[in-house]
Amino acid sequence: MPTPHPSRWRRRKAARPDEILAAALASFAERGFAATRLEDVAGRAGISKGTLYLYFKGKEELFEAVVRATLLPSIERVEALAATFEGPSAQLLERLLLAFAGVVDSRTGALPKLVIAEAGNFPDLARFYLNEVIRRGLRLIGAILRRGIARGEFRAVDVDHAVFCVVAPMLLGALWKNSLEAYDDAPMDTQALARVHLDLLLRGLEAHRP
Amino acid sequence: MPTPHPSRWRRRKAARPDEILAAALASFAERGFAATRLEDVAGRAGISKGTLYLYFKGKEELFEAVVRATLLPSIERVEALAATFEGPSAQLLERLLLAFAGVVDSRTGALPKLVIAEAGNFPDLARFYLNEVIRRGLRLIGAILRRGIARGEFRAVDVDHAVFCVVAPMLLGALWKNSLEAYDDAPMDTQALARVHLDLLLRGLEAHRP
DNA sequence: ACTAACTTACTGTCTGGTCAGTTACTTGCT
DNA sequence: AGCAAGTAACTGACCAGACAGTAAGTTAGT
Repeated sequence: MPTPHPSRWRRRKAARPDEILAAALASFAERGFAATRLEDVAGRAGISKGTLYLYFKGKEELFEAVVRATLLPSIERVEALAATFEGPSAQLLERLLLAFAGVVDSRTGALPKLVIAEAGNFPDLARFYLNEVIRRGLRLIGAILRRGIARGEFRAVDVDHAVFCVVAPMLLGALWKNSLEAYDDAPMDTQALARVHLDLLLRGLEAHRP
Repeated sequence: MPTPHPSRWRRRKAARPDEILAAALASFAERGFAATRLEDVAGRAGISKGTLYLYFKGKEELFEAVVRATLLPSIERVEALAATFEGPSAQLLERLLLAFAGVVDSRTGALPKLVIAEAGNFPDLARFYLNEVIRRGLRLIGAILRRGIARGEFRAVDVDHAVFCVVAPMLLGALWKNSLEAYDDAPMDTQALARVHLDLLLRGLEAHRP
């Protein structure tokens, strides 16, 4: 996106923060926290390094802001979906995983890699992510499984471990898309992966015995 | 391991490389490539920074050596297992995943996180890992699935995507163990996860229809 | 003319890499 | 066996480059 203006720069106080966050997410996701230079982030956002410091206190604050800002919309979207549903559990699980596949393909998909990679360097952020994302998400899926079991739709499985198996393929897809996919021949089809996973998973959970 | 010798240091040319590699793996795994300081690696290995340079050319070479050295034994172990087996496909899959669970719990389990995190900064390494580990592993599992389908043991599924679903839970376990597990209350039971996953997966693959 | 958004040139610190010097161990000579 | 003389493993102080953060100066907009 080239500047449509002939002048050297424009004052755009309102638009800057989001642009900086987007640039930072991209840089952090491809290089990691320590290896990204703030000058690159600034360049990507179409500003100079100094300007960046008008909007964020420093590198760490920027990093945390990126994670929080990118995360919140997705969390709410997924939880809203689950709260209002009342049909069969298999269908709920299907909707949830397809929505998750959508998240994987979006900007938000870069976060898991980022958090996993930097968990050792940012204990506070790691705990935040663990509590507000992982545990919340796993609890949500666990509740669906328990609901299905209680209703006689699913077999009685070890729910605490099964939730891991439910999210793993999509999560791995998110990591793949943001690391090794670039070196592979063809891009991964996240929706197709979700459907194959659902096919296997729902059969694996099915309660009917002949 | 404290030095049993009272003197300041000992000449131990033969033992150094492995000790340095072990120290480097630990540091890289918890901090990432850019954030680990060679002085820390040296300290962990019980030597000074200068000595490190007698054994490795620089930080990048050390990093690649860590990955290669940690990887090769595990690859061979898993492939040997698959090559000689001739029983039912479900049992082969079971053995393979339980072996994989063992790898996850070992030092090698730190590698996926490392490679995923640094893929953007080390294109050569990423391609090496993609070709020699990922593709090889997926091909192996794909072959088992196709074998099961051909023998009428498994349903006809989309093999290319299903292999992802087969490895995802264990791989995610490896990532978990090396990032967020430290902040969780209890350690994850990898073997239990593998068993639950196998239970779900094998039911999902089963060919019998009532 | 005024001000706030923005830039640019600068500083201090941190760390990868080097190298001159030190010390453990070995070898050969008596 | 004892003891230089030699050598290779190892150290630690140092240097150069890179980069986070700063602040004085410049320009767009009102």
